[in-house]
Amino acid sequence: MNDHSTNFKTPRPRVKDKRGAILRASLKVFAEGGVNGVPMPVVAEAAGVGTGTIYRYFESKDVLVNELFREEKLALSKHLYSDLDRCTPPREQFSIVWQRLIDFAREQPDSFRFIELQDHRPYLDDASRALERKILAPSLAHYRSMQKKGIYRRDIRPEVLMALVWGAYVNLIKAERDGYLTLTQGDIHAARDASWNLCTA
Amino acid sequence: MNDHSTNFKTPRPRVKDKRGAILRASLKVFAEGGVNGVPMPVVAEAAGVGTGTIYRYFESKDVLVNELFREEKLALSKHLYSDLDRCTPPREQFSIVWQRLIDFAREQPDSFRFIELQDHRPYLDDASRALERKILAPSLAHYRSMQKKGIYRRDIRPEVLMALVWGAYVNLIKAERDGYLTLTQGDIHAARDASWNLCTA
Amino acid sequence: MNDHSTNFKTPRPRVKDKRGAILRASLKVFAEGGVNGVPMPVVAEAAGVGTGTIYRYFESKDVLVNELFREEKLALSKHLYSDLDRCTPPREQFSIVWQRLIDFAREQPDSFRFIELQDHRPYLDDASRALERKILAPSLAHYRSMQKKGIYRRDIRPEVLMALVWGAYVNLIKAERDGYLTLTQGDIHAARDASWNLCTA
Amino acid sequence: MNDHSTNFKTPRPRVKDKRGAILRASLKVFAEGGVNGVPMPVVAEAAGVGTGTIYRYFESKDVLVNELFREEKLALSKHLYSDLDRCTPPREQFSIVWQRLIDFAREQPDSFRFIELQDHRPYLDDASRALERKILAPSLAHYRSMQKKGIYRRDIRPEVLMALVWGAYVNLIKAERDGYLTLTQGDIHAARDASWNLCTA
DNA sequence: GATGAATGAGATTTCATTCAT
DNA sequence: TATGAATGAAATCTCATTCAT
Repeated sequence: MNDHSTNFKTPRPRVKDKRGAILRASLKVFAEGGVNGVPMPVVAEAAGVGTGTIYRYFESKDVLVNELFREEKLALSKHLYSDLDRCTPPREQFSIVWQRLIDFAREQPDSFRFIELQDHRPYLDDASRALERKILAPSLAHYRSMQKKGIYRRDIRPEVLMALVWGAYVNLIKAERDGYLTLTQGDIHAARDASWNLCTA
Repeated sequence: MNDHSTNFKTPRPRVKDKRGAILRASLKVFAEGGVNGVPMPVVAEAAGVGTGTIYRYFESKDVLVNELFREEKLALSKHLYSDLDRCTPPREQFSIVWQRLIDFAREQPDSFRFIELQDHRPYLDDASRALERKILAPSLAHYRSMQKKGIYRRDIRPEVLMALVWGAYVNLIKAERDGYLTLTQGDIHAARDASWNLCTA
Repeated sequence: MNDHSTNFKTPRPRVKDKRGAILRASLKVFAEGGVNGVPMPVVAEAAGVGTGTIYRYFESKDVLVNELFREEKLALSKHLYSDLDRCTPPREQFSIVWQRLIDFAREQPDSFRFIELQDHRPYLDDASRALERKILAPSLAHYRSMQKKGIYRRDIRPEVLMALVWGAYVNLIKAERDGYLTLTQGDIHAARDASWNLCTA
Repeated sequence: MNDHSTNFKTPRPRVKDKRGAILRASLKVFAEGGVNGVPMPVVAEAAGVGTGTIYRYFESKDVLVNELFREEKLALSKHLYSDLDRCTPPREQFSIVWQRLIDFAREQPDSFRFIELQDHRPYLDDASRALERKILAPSLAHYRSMQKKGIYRRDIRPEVLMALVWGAYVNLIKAERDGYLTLTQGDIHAARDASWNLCTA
């Protein structure tokens, strides 16, 4: 190969934050192919690093999946609840969070998809499961307080109400993603109002 | 190793309907371990057949998963909609279907779990996806007709409404299964009423 | 490849006792290249089986190495001590065992080499170490009884004496194997006599 | 991960003689874990240098192992034979060397262990093997001269005798190291005397 | 037809070595 | 010169599928 051969591998683009690059790439390829469907060399290539490099930052595929899961859960949590003005009227506040949910699914479709993957459940460790619960807590408190204030219906436990609303949202997004429907802004508002009625009627 | 003579495996119980046995066993082990997490020999053992036998009835693991998916989807559909009296008052009809949903999740937890696995999505073929849609159609028609009759709210497309209700139900069951809550009959009725309000308020 | 290509892999020779074939092949290749120096596919090829087949018989490389170690230790022990006539005069008995040692090294050079490999020490599990000790026990008893009878010198503990004799033997064989000398039958007899003097003088 | 600033590694102690440090560290970690069991970054850390630095002093792991082997062999040789008074009576001289052997094993256990590792045999190059022989030569000459003087038995070739004595010694030490016995000073003297009888009886 | 031992492609993970800093 | 993060070839091990019995 001392000739002017064109048999080059395209050189890997330089990356600085490898850990971040690996997480971002993992999110993308796992969201698309599922955790089990994507071999590590594919993650590596997507991240623009060597296969071995992944193992400098994450002990194993399991650990990678768990750390990714926690990062994305936290990011979602922040996205939804940061800078919420406690004084905003309830219905408006509901609208804001609902819109943030929609925005999240639109802007971070991989994150949404990865979080909702069931595929990684067997991988999840105690820390990840603990985080899931921890993130739920403030949300639950919110439902409870809204019930106390007489705004949300009181004939239903807050855990149950929350599960219903979250499930409705998640499935709405999945339905669109899986091609069962295409959401207009009108649909989104209608869904929001219906969900509000779920909580209050 | 001169004790081979006494080293019996418990003999496998004779099975007549091997295809059925394989499907039932698959449902069970896939529900528990995920499609990717369960090797074919494990399926075979659970079914009480030889590994090779599975391949006489199903061309590949993919095909098995797809056929199983379709069988379970059909079973669910039948369970929900068979013998529904069109004359029953709407609210009561809603109650009946809701209770059937709950019963299904309780009586066929493996089926519920398997159907909701995301794990198999990459496996699903066109036939399976087509069936999914086909099964949705009557349900969708029902929503539409209820809107026409002025019983369900008309400010929302029936596809969207259906996605919301189905999502709420599925997540309620998942929340219980994953240990986030334990459903009393009171919870179930309350959830049903809230869902009714989602449709009608 | 629908032409008369000669690009055949030579078909693998049929083997019946795969477990045995794997052990025999392992012994050979490990003796030659060291446990760490030989990848599993090479073991597989030497055994005339597929790589995966090894894992049907041995849980891991570790387990394979340990089982091999124990089998060879036992074989050596049997070779040395079976059918020893307790009534043979001591010196003659010593001669017989010494000759058996030599024969073992000559006839089973791979076994000798493998057993004396240090390379596998980090692999050895408790069962293997326990077996080592167990095999030593009757030998030790022999030394002790010879001391009691006043045949072997009594100014030295039997464990120590045994260690010296065994070491002398092993190193004699190693020296030949590593090309430091070539043993004539005369050398062997002389070494035997010197070792006898080690025990008795 | 915003706490990087406090995430210090304890700074590596400055080292001047890096080559020596690498050799000393190699000896230690190889003796413990075997040549194959210890990755280069572990050697580097033990030496207090960067991984890459090793490759400035040693072309490859092979070369490192060989140089280390030769250094240790030479050190052993010096330890055993330096300042030996040719006029000391034979038996006393034997005692002195024997004691030096014991001292070496006691004071430089890593060196002893490393030299006796079989693990590195496949690594050894011609230079190392040549050195082994060269070091043996004076020892061999000694045996020969003792035979000529009629002190050592003449019915055995000096190479063979030497192999026996060295093997007896090495195995004595190994037996202790591997926990088969604990050597008292009495044991050591008895072993010495038995070895003397091996040579002279 | 039924079996399950056998297979080998492919997955995860390790580590000797390099090279930008 | 010294470094250690990065690399990818190679090791161990898994599992969907086949095929001799």
